[in-house]
This record gives sequence, C-alpha cells and structure tokens, in this order.
Amino acid sequence: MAKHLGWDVIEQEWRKGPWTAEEDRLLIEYVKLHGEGRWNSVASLAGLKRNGKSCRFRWVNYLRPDLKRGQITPYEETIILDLHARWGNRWSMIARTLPGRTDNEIKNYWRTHFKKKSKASPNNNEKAKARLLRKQQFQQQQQQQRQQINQVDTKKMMSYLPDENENGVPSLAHQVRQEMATTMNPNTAEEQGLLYSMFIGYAYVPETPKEDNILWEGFWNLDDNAHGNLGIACAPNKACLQSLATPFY
DNA sequence: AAACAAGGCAACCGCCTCCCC
DNA sequence: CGGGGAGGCGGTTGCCTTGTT
Repeated sequence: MAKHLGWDVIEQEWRKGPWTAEEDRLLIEYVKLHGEGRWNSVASLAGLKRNGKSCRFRWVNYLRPDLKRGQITPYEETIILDLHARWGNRWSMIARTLPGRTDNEIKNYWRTHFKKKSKASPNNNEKAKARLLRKQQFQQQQQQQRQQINQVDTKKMMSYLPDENENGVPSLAHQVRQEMATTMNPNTAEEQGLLYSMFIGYAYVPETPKEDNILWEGFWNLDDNAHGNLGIACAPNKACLQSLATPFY
C-alpha cells in the first residue's frame, strides 16, 4: 500500500487503470457528502486508493449526473468543428458551449474523427486562415453592434444577418434570411441549433455565467463558392442548413 | 477461424495557473 | 512578495473492440 522512499518519506501507492463499480460508488458517495473539490482528501475520506487527480477526472468525465451520454450529434459536431477552427485545441472552452459534454470527450472525438481528415487536406489550412482573417476584420467593424446583442433568439439572429459582407458583396446571408423567414420555422432545439451554427463566428464568453451571453459576429464561414447561388441550388430546408453549417473542412 | 490492423476511448502525465498563507 | 498546494488543461498512452485479410 505505501512505499518507503527513505528520509522518512512515505509515498502512497495509488491504484491506476480502469475504475471498478465499487470505486465509482465510493466516489459518488463522497461527492454527495462533501461536494466537488478537495480531491486530495478523497483517499482518506472515501477510502479510495486513488489520487486526487484521478478522482476529479473520473467525476468530471464519467460520474457527474449532468453528463450527456450517447453519440455526438450532427449539431454538436458542427459546433465542435466551428469552434476548433476558431479557437484551436481549447477543449475545455469548446466543452463549455456543449452542455453535458466534457473536454476529454470532445478531444477524443476530434482526434478520432477529424485529425486525419485535416492532415489529408493541408490546403484547407490556408483556406481556414483566410476565412479567419476576413472574420477578424469584420469583427472589428461590428464590435459595437455585437456588444448590444445579448440574447440567443432566432428572430434576433435573423435580424443580425448582414445584408452585405465585408467586401460589400450583396449577400448570400440576405437571401438565406429571406428564404428562411418565409419557409422555415425553427421551433425545435435541433433546428434552432442548426440555425445557430450557421452563424458560426459566434463567441461564447466564458467569464460571464449567463448562457445567453453569446455574440453573433457574422456570416462568413459559408463556403466561398456558394455566394449568390444559394436560392437556386439549395432550398432552405434542414438538410441544406446542415450542409451550410459545416464549412471548415 | 486466426492473425493482424485500425479505430475508439478511458485514463494518465506533466505543465501551467490560481489562490492561500 | 514568494512558496507551495490544488485544480485545470492539453497531450499522450495503452488497452479493448471491431474490421479486414
């Protein structure tokens, strides 16, 4: 159990590897009684032979009651891709925008599903950089306007779509807005989510606790080739929105 | 059916930051 | 102000499962 290291230093021999059902039960009981935090006292208080980090990891990633189980949905996938293109490997930040998902889960998902794809097409990096630059320029112009927007609301989203882009090109977004306004009524969470993810370029502000503090920044991640052709080539239905919402790869 | 390869994911490791004393 | 501990985070490893030959 304990290893003597000399100089009267005793190092605990922590258990490693997969957690057993009994260990899970002990950890859940511990959190019920003592709350989250003070993970280094779990070993002594709960009788677990796990170090604090291991306990915290197990709780945060697998035992927390608010975790969402099951596969990543297409909407979540879109958000992950968008935010990764924007923020890079800031897994914890990305996870904060997806309630019930953990940074570890998102990180694993990304690595298994997209790492190879992105390696396989290096040209996409240049495209992504160009898009990022355009977005940043536009963001500066729109900063004041953005600060006024503090609520996720479908109608507001539509109202903030620009009628022309940063180059003064009239506007795919405008067409989308008109067509969606007339033919689509995004009532479900999924539909709203798809709509939401179309406006990629949004920023979640982690310092602010309110979930509705999301700023819409533009509409520039649509595929460049799509400009001007949306109304003809792509009726504003759900499948179309899904295709529009996956611009980064 | 067996051997091997690839995929998927749970878990660990080490570094960094924050906070308290 | 600085030292140390705790927690958070991203990178990486390793094992189990699934697919392929």
